[in-house]
Amino acid sequence: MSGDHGHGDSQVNSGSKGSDSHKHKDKHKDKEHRHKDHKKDKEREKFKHSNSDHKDHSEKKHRDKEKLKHSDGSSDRHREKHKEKDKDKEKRREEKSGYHTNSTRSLHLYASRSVTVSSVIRDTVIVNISVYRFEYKPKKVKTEHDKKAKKRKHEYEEDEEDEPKKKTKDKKGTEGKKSKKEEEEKWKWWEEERYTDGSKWRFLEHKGPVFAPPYEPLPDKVRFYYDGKPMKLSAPAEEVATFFAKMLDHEYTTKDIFRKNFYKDWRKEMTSEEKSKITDLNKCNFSDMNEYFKAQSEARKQMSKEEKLKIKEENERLLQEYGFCIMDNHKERIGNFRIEPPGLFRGRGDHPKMGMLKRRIRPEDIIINCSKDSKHPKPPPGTKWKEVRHDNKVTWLASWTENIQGSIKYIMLNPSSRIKGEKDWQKYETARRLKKCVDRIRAQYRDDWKSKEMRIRQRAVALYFIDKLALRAGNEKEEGETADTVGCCSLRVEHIKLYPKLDDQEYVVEFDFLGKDSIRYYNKIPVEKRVFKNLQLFLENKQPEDDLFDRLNTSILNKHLQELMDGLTAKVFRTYNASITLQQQLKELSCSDDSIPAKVLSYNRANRAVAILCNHQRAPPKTFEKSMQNLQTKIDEKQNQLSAARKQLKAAKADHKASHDDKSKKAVEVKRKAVQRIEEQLMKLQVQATDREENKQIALGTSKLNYLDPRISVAWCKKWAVPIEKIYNKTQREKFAWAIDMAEKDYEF
DNA sequence: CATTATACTTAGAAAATGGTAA
DNA sequence: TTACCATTTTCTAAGTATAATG
Repeated sequence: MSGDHGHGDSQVNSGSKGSDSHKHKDKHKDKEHRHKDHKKDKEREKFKHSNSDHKDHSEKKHRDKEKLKHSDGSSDRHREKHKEKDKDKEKRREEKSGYHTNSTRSLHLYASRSVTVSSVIRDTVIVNISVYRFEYKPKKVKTEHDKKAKKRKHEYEEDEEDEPKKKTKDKKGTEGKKSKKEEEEKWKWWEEERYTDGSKWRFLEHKGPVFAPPYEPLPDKVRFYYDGKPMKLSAPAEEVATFFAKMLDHEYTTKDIFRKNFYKDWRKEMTSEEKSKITDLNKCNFSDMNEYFKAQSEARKQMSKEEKLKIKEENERLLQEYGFCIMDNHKERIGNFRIEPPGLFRGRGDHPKMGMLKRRIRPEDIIINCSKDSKHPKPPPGTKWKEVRHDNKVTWLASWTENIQGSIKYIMLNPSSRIKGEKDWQKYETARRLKKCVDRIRAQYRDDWKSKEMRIRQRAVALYFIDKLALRAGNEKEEGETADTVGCCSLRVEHIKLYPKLDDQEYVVEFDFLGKDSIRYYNKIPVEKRVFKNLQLFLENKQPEDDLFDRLNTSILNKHLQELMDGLTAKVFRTYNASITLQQQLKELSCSDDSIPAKVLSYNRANRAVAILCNHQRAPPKTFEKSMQNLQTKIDEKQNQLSAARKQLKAAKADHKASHDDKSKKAVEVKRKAVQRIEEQLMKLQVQATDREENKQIALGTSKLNYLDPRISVAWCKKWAVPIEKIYNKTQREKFAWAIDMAEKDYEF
């Protein structure tokens, strides 16, 4: 079966779909209405036929019942109770041993497993570049966290040769030394016991967050003009005006909603005189302010080295003082120790609240979390914390409530910390457990497509989409509070189109909706007949703005999944399918004869396959075209160099033929080497160009960081003798230290 | 049951950094 | 040295999941 992933057509950040959100105003009402219609009709929901045959007439009967349901009675949605009552929320301890058992599996197992992620990249043409091959001497893979890392300076240097850019000698030197020194203190939390009582820590001490610097009024020469006349603003009004002025070049400031929201909140900061004077945003001229800020940032760039160094040192000091905490005897890096500064809210997509004022956070807004027996952080002089609590069932150090959505923001640890790492590891172990039972689960949902209960069919079809297409769960969202985006369970009728026949394919479903971050998901995919028929059924008597799965939500789905496997939720499918795809693609694409750059390209292509599956898109970089051109220029130059070098080689050979002396022989060798070197360089450039072109609209980072079991990558690096640095940068190596330390070359996901 | 609150993961854009070519 | 550019880091919005509440 092959489907068209169709991402070629897809549009990044398309806001076009959100524009009809007004249509959904009555959605909830409608839904409720529908519930009621269903209530007394539970029996009718059952199908008489067992449905082993799927003849049209049986579908027809079903439709008739549905019609009945839509016209009377009341709701039974969500009524079916899960009889199996809450199995104990026992923590899953067995996971810890997971990798030990698996790491002993041999390579042939790796090769014989058949993966059934049907949807995955069937048609993303991934061709290994076998053209580029040349000699490669196996080297020891380096890992900073390896015990032996200390002795490895020499190898380090060898490895660096692969990367044309990193040739500076002292960089190598310092990096080598640094990793030696730090490595001695590296704590292998993954070799320790975990808490089993639900507590996250025993001891927690930190210095509290760093607040945004206070507002500095503009110099008098920087003017704000209203209706063409200069006007001095009060400090609070001026501050908010600067937020807008700083964004003048951004498209946001041209959007009606943004301007409206900004203006409304700005007025709240104005004095009564200002309020009465300023009555129209269109008469406000911020361009002088805007230019001032541009000049400022220009000046910052032009600062002398010393000044820059001073700033850097100050930042370093702040980091040292506030950027770490002590958690259970270990110093751990904090992720975001700076409180978000005030500004204008930048929602993504068609966000109804864009432009609203994000207010300044004060100590009085902050809840501190730390252990009782720690030195509590001091609030800035003359201020107080909102609260100091000691809750070791949570991982955050500080929190505050944000004023746009009223949600809570947290200060938490860096991904390299034990507390994040353990959780990450556990996530992949859950996904690996899914691997063991995914066949069973798939069989079950296929079976459920035939269920006599509507809710079961919907659940089964939704799960099929989540599994096959790696869709997100799709929680309900409050209308009007956020951009209109959906996931699987919240898909609406308007988001899919059914084609009984399309070109030469049957039963094609076209998806077109905005997902998380208002990234468009567009895909045309053939599905099984039974799925198709079910979808037709779900669409009966519905308006475009009605829910496709009106008897399903994420809570119902996840409760069901929990019964199928401990710890199973919708998002586990994404993790599982992403990781298994990487593993499978790596196996398919890797070629031992390839050079390191070619291998890395293969890795990136496997990574890309996953990113496409998960629909991780990015706006093509503004400078993309130019940067491709630059690269092409380099390639052309290199080609010229090559032909020149070849000519020289030829000449040298001729010379040698004539003279047959030692000197000319040497010259030939020298030229031959030169040609070889240039060929390699050219190859590298070409690989780079290919990689970049393929990556134009695809973001690899998200999947690499959040979906791919790092042990797969580490194992691959070991197996093919690719230095881990080619795959993970420093930050990523810190985050995945546990995987780098524990995974061997035969690790299997 | 439905709704709301809470905690934590996942996400792309923008800013900062730092190496390299001019 | 500077300007440019790719890569890395930071930022914080936007999801998921589930517990608490009514």
